[in-house]
Amino acid sequence: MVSDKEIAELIFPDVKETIEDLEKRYPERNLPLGAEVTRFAPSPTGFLHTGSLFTSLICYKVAKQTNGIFYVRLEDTDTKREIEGSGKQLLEQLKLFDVYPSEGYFGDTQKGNYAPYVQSERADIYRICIKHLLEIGRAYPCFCSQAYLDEIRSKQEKAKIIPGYYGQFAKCRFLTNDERAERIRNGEPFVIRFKSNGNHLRKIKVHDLVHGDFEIAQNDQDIVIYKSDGLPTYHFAHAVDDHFMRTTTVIRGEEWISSLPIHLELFETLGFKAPNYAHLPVIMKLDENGHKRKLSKRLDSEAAVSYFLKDGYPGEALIMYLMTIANSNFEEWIFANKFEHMENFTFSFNKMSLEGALFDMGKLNFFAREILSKKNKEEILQLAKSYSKEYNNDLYNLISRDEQYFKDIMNIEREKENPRKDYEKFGNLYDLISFFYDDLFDEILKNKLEFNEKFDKNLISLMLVECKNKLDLNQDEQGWFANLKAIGVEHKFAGNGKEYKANPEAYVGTISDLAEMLRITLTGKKNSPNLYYVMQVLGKERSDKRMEKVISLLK
RNA sequence: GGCCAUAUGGAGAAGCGGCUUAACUCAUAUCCCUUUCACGGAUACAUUCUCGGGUUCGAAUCCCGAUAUGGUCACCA
Repeated sequence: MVSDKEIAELIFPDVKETIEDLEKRYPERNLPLGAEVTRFAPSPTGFLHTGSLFTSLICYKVAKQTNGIFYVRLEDTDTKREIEGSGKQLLEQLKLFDVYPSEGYFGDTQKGNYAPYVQSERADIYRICIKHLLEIGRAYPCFCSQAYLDEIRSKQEKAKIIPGYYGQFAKCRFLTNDERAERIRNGEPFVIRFKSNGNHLRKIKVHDLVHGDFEIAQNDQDIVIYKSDGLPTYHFAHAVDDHFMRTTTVIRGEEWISSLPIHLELFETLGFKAPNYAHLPVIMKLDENGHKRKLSKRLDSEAAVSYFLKDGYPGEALIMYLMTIANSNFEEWIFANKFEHMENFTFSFNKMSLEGALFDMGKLNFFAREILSKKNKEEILQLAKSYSKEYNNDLYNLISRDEQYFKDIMNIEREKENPRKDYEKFGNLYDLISFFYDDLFDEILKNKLEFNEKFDKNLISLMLVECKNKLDLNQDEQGWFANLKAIGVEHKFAGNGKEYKANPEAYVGTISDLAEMLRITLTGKKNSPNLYYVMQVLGKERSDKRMEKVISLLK
């Protein structure tokens, strides 16, 4: 009779260490009372997902506000789906949002006493734990083929019973150790399954930091814990890693709730204390049919954090927006704090909504405008430079022509109590400010200018000549406007809308009409920032040239 | 389909048995300010909290049932 121990030895002859050795190697952390250890555990399968940023943000906050540790662990056990270099990129993007770990995997390096933080480098650890499970008879090798697995699945589906590898369907569970040993010696391929003692008719009580208490059926599936490629599955790696990395609170997406019974049983039979769990609601989006669905990286551009980076949103804006989803009281808080020092906000799990929020681009834009409006011209310059250098060459070259000029443009009505909120991102900045540059303005002039058709060309020309000759830029705004008004009145423009309405026959138009002529002439657009300041930035010479040019075009 | 979770306006939500003719924020609309836009200011926008029953003097809030939505059922995480 072959014993469990002998099976374990047969499968892992080279594994000499025990779980006790691991306990010594990775001792409990020496942290102050109440300090939480959280972790972000991404797979290197692509770009940083908006939902992952959300999870990381919360992990980061929880660790930070309890003087704990936030670390990153790379879950690269699915070698088929792995995308080269994406692990490193994930970390780079986290950094851009200031949601950065203090321990673990950093892309190029790893730092911390619980290393390695990359699962593919932890094979020896998993093997020790699995050997232990084999020894105590709570794991067994499974030789079932994919074909058999498919077959029982379809049978189960037909019979409308719970699908999976459990009970009578768990064929290899009933093999004798003698049979196991023989098949292993014969070189048959196998995986290792966890031998569950659960009964799915019985329920266990679980506690979740965001959902509170609820009941859920026990696990009775003999899940695979060790794949044929020698790497563990998520469930097993989760139990082992979060135990030996001494995670106190596992923060992850809600989609994991249903595998919680598996995890709890794993922790228990390994003799580990289970961590606290917080299952976060998932960020959703409305699809074409009006159904909610999880933000999908494949379908929704806003699902990838890189989308916001490419579009030039300030990182703070996304973080702020995500925080409003995380904690309903955050909005009130950030308004009270004038959009400053959001790092001082205290996050709490019980202020978290239980339903997945619909991603709201409009609200993101709102936060982005608020944030950019509060930056000074120097900060705007730096932000615009670092963005454009990476993503927008045309803008970068434009800024580089004359940084002072760029700052003057961006500073229009900025340094005041209620600054303009024209910009939410840098992605469309080029188009918004190109008219300030002569060569680009000439491009605009190639299109027909949209002057109001009720004024004939001669009148427009005349008014432009008048403005050119009589407008004095060396006055303050009030003086300048009085100046403009006087020119208008002289040529039968009403000084304001009321006068015009009272007696429309007496006037050719209003002062607004005059301002519009000037605005279109100088900017090519019907809308622009305050005309006085636009002219200040352009300067007299440039303004005069533009007027001359348009006058000649009108002939 | 089983199991789990969730359910307040266009969106995020507050509310936790009477203080609610349901707070606040975004969006939208209108008005005021005004040289356009943006800003700023004001107003409007759920007679009602998915639905149906019940408990109660009184329910968005408690109980029961239904419905809807989301998640999950892999050698993926």
